[in-house]
Amino acid sequence: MASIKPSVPKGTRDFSPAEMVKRNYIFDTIKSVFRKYGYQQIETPTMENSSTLMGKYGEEGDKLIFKVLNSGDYLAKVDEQKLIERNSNSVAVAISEKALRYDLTVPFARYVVQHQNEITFPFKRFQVQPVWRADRPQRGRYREFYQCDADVVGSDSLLNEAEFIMIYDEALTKLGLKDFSIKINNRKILSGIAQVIDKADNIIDLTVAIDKLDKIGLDGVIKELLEKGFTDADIDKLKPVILLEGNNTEKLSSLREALAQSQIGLKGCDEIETVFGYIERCPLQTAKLELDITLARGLNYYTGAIFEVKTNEVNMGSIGGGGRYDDLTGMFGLKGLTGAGISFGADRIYDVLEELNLFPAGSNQTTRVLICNFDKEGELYSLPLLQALRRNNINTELYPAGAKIKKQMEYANNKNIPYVVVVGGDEMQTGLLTFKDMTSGVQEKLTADEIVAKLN
RNA sequence: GUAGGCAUAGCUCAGUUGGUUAGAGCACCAGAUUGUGGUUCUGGGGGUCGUGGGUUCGAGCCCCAUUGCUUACCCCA
Repeated sequence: MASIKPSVPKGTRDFSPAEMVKRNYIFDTIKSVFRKYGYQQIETPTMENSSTLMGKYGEEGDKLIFKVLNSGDYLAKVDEQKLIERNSNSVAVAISEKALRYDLTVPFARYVVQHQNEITFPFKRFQVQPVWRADRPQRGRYREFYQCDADVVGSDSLLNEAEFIMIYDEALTKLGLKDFSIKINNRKILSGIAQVIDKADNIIDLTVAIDKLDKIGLDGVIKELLEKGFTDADIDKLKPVILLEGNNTEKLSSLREALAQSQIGLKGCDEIETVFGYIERCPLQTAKLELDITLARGLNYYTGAIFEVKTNEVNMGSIGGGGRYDDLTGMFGLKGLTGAGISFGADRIYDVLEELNLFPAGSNQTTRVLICNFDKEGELYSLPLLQALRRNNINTELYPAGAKIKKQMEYANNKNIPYVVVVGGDEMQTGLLTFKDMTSGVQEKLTADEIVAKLN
């Protein structure tokens, strides 16, 4: 049989031990903060029914969902006519009824509706699982990546929004970031802006365009707006809003002026102000909280606050985002349940920590002691020490008998094991084992008890 | 879906106007050291130059096709 070249699918990656240590450090840090704020972990299946996912992410989104082929002779059941037509979409529906999850939010909405009678509201859940997108991979964009989500459903209090800001601040501070911004906006403000220029129907075109401000500049935004049918008069009205300056308070008061004619816009300002009020009483450790009305992400289901987190230390897209959605569960038949949530981009945070050298030193040592020996006799002799060390919660390995001592030392070295115990003929006779500190290279003779005591 | 770039050892990459037997660093293996890693020295294994065709006396290098990877746009977070 011809051997195949080993490789993984495009946009997916292996994670080796050294990387897993670092990834777990990120996950554990984020999870511990989620727990501290009262969020409980759930998991949902890798696969959902296609009907759960399809149509929830827009037309583009549907194309990016990985579909899972039915089992068995799936073609036999397909309508003959569909096969003849060779229409991929209609055949796909017929031969695939399951799909890989595309995000954690929609499965969560499905979960909430399905388990509504077991859940105590407000329900605060977190979820750390991979998601899949059949996207074209590029920098910072993978086909399989992890999301770390925290969401609360069944509470419209703006305290939740404030707590999300605190969670971002606390988790990213813990991870060692020194300079990052949490940008906040409110969908109601965006609606208000659209209303003021009498373009409520074009709110999507409007926000998509101004979202690109820092990417394509004011001229680019104007050009795009003109292409989308906005007039010069509209743009003159928009300009001062887009180019808001000053601190958050100043921006808010200018906004209130600009949105004076829009009730919904003023409501958005009120909400932001309330959130700022909460944060004033619980000052942030590191994060800069900025009102940024060009922030328009995930427009399809956000209805209130919108968040985005960016590091200012390295050039990287956003490392987190979220917002409030008033009718997430509506599509599964449970109306009137409001929710809000945030997500950490673990893969991007990894890249940031790597670039800034912020992973804790020594995090890649797993085993603390390696016991080396020469033969079966030494192996048997070592077992009580092995067990004693492990009983004391010291990660210990016994190298299987039969290898050269050099080989065993290399193993310890490559695995970053800080201590080695050598058990040979002399040691077994005297009961004094050779104990070596691999960092300094210093060796001493100690009894088994002394070794346990020393490492404890 | 649109456009560009790249493809040479396990990894990162050199390779001159097209010219003998395609190189380096790292990694790996062995020895110096038959009970000692990391450091040092010596030696060694490893390549259909992505694949298929073409031009040429001669192709890693030029041309065409194809596959894979990658970057940007659209989109998405």
